[in-house]
Amino acid sequence: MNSQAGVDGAASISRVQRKRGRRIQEILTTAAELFGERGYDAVSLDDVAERLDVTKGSLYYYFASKDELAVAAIETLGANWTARLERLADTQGGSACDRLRALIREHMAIAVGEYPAALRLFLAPSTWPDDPRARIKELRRRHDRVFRGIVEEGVAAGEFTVTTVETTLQCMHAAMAQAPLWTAGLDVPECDECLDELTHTLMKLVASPAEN
Amino acid sequence: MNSQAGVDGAASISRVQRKRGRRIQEILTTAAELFGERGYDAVSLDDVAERLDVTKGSLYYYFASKDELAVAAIETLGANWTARLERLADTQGGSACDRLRALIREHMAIAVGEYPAALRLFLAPSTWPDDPRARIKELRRRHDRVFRGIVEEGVAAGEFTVTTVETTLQCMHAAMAQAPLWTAGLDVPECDECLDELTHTLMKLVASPAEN
Amino acid sequence: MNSQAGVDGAASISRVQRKRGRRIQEILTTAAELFGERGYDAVSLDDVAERLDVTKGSLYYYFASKDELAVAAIETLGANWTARLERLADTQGGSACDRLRALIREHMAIAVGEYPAALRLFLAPSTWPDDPRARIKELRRRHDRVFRGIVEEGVAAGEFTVTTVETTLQCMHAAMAQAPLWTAGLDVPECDECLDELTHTLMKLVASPAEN
Amino acid sequence: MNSQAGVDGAASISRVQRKRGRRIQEILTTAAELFGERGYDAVSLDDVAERLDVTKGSLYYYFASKDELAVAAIETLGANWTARLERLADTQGGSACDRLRALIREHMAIAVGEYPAALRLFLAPSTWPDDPRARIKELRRRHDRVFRGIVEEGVAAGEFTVTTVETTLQCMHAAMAQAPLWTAGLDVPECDECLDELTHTLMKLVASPAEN
DNA sequence: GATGAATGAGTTTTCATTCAT
DNA sequence: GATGAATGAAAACTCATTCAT
Repeated sequence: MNSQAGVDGAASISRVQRKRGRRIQEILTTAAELFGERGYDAVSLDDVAERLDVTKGSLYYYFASKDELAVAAIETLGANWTARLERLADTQGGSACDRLRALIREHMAIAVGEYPAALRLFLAPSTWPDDPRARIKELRRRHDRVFRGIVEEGVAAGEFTVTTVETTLQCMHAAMAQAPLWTAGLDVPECDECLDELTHTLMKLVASPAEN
Repeated sequence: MNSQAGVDGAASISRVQRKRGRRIQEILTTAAELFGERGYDAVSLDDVAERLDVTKGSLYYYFASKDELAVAAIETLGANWTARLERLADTQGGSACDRLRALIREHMAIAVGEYPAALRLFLAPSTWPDDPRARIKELRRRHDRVFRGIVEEGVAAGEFTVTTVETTLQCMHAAMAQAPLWTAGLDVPECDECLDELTHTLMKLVASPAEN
Repeated sequence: MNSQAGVDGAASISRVQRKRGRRIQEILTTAAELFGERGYDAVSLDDVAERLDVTKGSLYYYFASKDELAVAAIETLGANWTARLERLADTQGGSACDRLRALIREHMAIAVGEYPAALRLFLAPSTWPDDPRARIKELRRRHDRVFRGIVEEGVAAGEFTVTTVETTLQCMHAAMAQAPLWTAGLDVPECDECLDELTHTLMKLVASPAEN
Repeated sequence: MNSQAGVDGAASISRVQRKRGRRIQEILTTAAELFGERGYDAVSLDDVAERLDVTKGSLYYYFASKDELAVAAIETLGANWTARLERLADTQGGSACDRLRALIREHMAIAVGEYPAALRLFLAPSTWPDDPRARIKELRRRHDRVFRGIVEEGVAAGEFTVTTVETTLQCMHAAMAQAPLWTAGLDVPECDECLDELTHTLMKLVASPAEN
């Protein structure tokens, strides 16, 4: 019985904790959405609060400032995203070519399907305050590492021909970041086709040139 | 004396006009700079006024609102830019390949050298109010037309192989828009090399694939 | 067993009571400290709660409002303090001069040693809300009564020479209230010496003047 | 005529300047009044604005923050005050005793008559933010220097007997700072009498003791 | 008893805009 | 033409207070 009580205590603590965690996730998701849609400056905490149907004050219960909220939102969004890309890169077999194609496709699929607005995070980081900006850069670097690994491999294996790994990755990321804009308003099959075309186009960046 | 006075009057009016024009140009250049650096929201009219060393009130003498100033700034910047690209595309002979390469190179050179921050205008247009946003889109469309013309030509001539003209142009613009970010902080020769590499990389988007 | 239980119940109630009392004392001490350090406005209930390592909500379990907490804090602090001064004044024999000197010394010793910040309560009462302010005034009056008694006695006995009992007491209190500020940062012997000097200086307020 | 125009230009500039100066003085006076009456925390910029019959925004045209306004208010108030005390101390002849008495009387007269609420500046400085607090301390030090000079002189000349110059000055300032509180609500003759009594009482702090 | 969550009113601060001169 | 002054609406942030659990 005592031990039961102990378990009960622990359980209720963790239930509270879980509830808190869920609340925080709700807030972060909503915030990430809004920041993505309109950018940092154009989103007020009132906007975030209203979409969550709480008051501004409540947000300050969980986050000490707008910056902190933004950082946390970016962090969560990025953590999930990167993890999935890394898993994909690790588990997958096949040629560098197949793996890169899958990675590009997946990256855009996540962007378009789940974080339709996250591109703003990766573009124009200078409109963000210092702290969130630093997190965005870090996030970017982690995404980049996944792609860079495969590209370097492909080059080493003679599968890929690139001007420079650096510029190749830059162009690739720049284009992928815009995908959600280009697919905005399309229905699912159209969107899929668009992403396929984009993937195919981007693969040309590492293709070996024709002999003429 | 009268005629003299008349001439004087006309002369001084046109001198005044010219001075006014110069003043406006100064304002627009500075505004474009700032909007490019930080984005629409993060720039206050006080910022613009301070960098010009005039008062906020004076800006309202020339422009009726922040929006109007933004529109005008984008317009001027774009007019000059597009004109140069169009001239380049028109006057130039040679293969589609050579002409596209030159166009890409010139576009980035103008961006990096003369409007170091202006490409931010193209990146996340949804942070702009409706009116300036419309102008940005129009500007984009005009730039796009120049590139599209050559790409279509190259495809028709069998020089280029693309997945889709549309996606090819999208990827190209996305990457070119980031050039100023990537070259920031480089000295002139480094920057030139970087742009050459980028150009070379982007040309792969239209290259015919190797036979294997 | 029943009786045992009854005893237990009674015992545990009183144990609870005692615990409650102790809890309240902790809160009041901490609150008095903080209010003394920073004044009423600059102290938030979060500050109090944090220093006590409880939640704000808990404070409301014991006190209905910030005002009430402030009043109670002042009250407790004052009750003990006044009691000790009154006892000292009553039990002590000797000349009015000796007794006044001892009272001044003790008053400052309590202030400096036990309520290092509490004297700020007396300094600028108008920054406090009505209710706490009234208590502060009352507390002040009680302290004043103790001093006034001895001064009047000394004057009546011809031991003291004063311009006015009123102004003498005012100056005395004003100076004593600053003692904690002046001794802040001194070590014990230095502090003792400082208080001795202050006491000696203040005794001049009631001294008979030299004949010249 | 030309020279006249030149003068006109200069004149209108200085007229504008003077007007601006006067506006700032109005604001500072009002702010000093309010801060004195209620303390830093209890005064909102809305309060200041309302008493001046302008909007909050206007205050920010002249001062960058509440702190800056507070600092400026203290500064102006203090500059005038100190200057008058220093002039009094310098120009005046007579014994140290007469001069100290005059200084005490004048200090309190200024406090009571012109800055009825300034005492809050000198008491409990810890309720102020860092920057204003530093200015207050500096102001205090300047006042102290004037008094210290005369007291040291009087001691050197054998006119004064003190326990310690330091404690004597501390007690003196502590008491003088309270004068406005004690005289609050008195009419002019009563107030004068009260200040005379206070002055007389405070002079006892430097008096030579009776021989017994 | 105690806590975490939420609220709403109030405070500081920013800024596009207006206007008299 | 140009400026200084003023405004008002909105944003970020704070905090005493309430309440369900």
